[in-house]
Amino acid sequence: MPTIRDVARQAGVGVGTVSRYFNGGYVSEKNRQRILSAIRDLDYRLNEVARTLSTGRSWSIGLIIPDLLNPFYPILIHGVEDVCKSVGVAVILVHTAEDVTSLPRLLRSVEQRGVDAIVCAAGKVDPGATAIPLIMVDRVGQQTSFDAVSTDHMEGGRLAARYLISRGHSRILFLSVALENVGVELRWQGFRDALEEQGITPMTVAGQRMDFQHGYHLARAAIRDLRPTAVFAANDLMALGVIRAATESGLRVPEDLSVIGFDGIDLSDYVTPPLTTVAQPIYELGVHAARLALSRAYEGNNGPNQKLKLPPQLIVRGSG
Amino acid sequence: MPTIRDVARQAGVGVGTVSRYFNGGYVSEKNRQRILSAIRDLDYRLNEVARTLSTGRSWSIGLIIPDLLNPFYPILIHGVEDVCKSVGVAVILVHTAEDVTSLPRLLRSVEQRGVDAIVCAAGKVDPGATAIPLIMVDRVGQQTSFDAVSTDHMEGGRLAARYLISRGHSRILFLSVALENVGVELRWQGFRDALEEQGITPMTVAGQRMDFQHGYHLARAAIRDLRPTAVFAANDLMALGVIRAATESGLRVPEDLSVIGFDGIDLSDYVTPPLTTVAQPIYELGVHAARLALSRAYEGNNGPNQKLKLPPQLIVRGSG
DNA sequence: CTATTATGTGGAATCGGTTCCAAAGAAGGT
DNA sequence: ACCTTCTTTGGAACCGATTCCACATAATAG
Repeated sequence: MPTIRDVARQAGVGVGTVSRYFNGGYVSEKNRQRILSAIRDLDYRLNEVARTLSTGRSWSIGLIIPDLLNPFYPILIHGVEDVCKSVGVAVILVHTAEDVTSLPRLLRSVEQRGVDAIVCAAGKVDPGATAIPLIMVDRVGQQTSFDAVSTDHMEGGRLAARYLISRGHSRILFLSVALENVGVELRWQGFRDALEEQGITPMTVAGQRMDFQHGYHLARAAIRDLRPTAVFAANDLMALGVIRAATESGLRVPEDLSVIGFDGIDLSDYVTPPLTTVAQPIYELGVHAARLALSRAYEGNNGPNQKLKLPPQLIVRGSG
Repeated sequence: MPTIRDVARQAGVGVGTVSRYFNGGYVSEKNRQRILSAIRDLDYRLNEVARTLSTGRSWSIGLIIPDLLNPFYPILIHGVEDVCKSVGVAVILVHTAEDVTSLPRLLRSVEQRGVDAIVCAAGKVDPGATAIPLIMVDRVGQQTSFDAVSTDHMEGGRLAARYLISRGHSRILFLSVALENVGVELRWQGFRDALEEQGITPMTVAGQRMDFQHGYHLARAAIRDLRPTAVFAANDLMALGVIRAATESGLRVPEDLSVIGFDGIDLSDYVTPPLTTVAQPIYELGVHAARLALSRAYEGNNGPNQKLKLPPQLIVRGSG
């Protein structure tokens, strides 16, 4: 691999001149040409690792994702990527596979690898976990020590509750998860409060994960034991499991059982009946988180921590 | 940020000794203790960027993915990640969003950032595109210049064909894509050949992308114009679109129209009716590609290029 | 008791960039 | 002719690690 010194020698100029050629600065037209052809001759490429070491900037940010198998996250990633791509910043994706214990280690490791900021969608983090800007997205608690971008989960819960009330339901079940998940807790709070205002006390059961299988098994048991007329699932994946369980139990959706999900992943529109759901502005979540990260990392923005809360939207389709 | 020299000073030893502390080498027990407490005092962390520059190894590999929104890829990613995580190698994910023109640029850029090998699932690449090991996965053509891991797509096509024949179909439609996609071409080849052996000539239509929407619109038109009794879609996402189109056209699946997909993503089991599909060993594809990458990058493996072809499997569910 | 080997150490040189500084030529103003 | 200012240049020093070399001491063998 040729180095910048090889290029300088080949072009008959100093290394400083070659560096200025790349980074902007005074270079005469004559030398510009000679450097260009030296680069061609040697098939030279800048070593970004050395550049990062030398400048302290890598023009890349880290993105921590808890669960790739939930289509929610690929959309979020898309939002982050589009923003970063437009300004030439690379996104380094790190996947925790929902393993909370590894999170501090992962944060450190990605920071050590030289990213300029981190966007974390994987949940709670200790204040001061990193020395570089850290933006929390989606799973955002009360912590004031970070920038945070999230959907208004509580409002989302209310939306779901009001809708089910308007359809005359009163035996209502919330399908939850036993893991610590701020978003789900807030949804539940908004949902429950809105129902109780109308004198309805919702039932609830919780599983270990928020996927199809857990939704399915939880719903199977609950349909048998609790006989709800409506189910609000903590996310779309679980709601899909509920539909399957209902169908297998001989219930028609939505005639015998209304099912409503949360997230608004594409997938929820692909099934029969298509899923009624409280949609998060997933892509926008990513966009705003990325913008914040870039402004913290590159625009010297060090104002007070920002909290963005985006509104959810009820999408009525066939299932509820 | 403290450096290794700060640690050395604080501990009263030379930098060489601190480096040996981290990398293994002779360090006396006494100095080990002093270095450890110096690290604690200073909250020191190794700078991986400097280490990479100095050693020429980053203990990370790049993974190029064409489309995150297709659940196929998150599973593949999972396979790669699990293998890499088990040996402490980081995976740097890069997303092309199906933009073939940017591929050469992206490959260069990720190589410049110092990864030790690249696994590419995004399709055709020029020989000699990189100076580091490059493993192609999934979309693998005839090129002999790279290691390659893929499903036996042609056999998958045959599997689909034989199944549809065994169910007595003869008006059979293949839903394809107009983009260059080796996997799809091979599926089609196997499918068509197996049908023609039985004197059946399949019909085919192609769209611009392999997603739900294109599957849906293509199928809507084809159902009206071509009146097939069975559809083999180039992937599961498109097959889901076909089911929707069939339902909306008043056709029952599978009674009036058999639908069969390709890939075997989880999602295909979540819909009603669950999708009959030719499943790829997606996770294993990732595992084998990652193993190859690691062995090329770190075990000095520079034998001849390896071609792995894994068998697909027909999964009969409700739709076909 | 000496030769050999294993253990342990500090620091200079290196990886491949950027940046700063001193110096010099060209252009423009008076 | 002289003083500024702008443009242009080469190269040393630096970013923060690793690695190698020269050297010192302890342990073991003959």
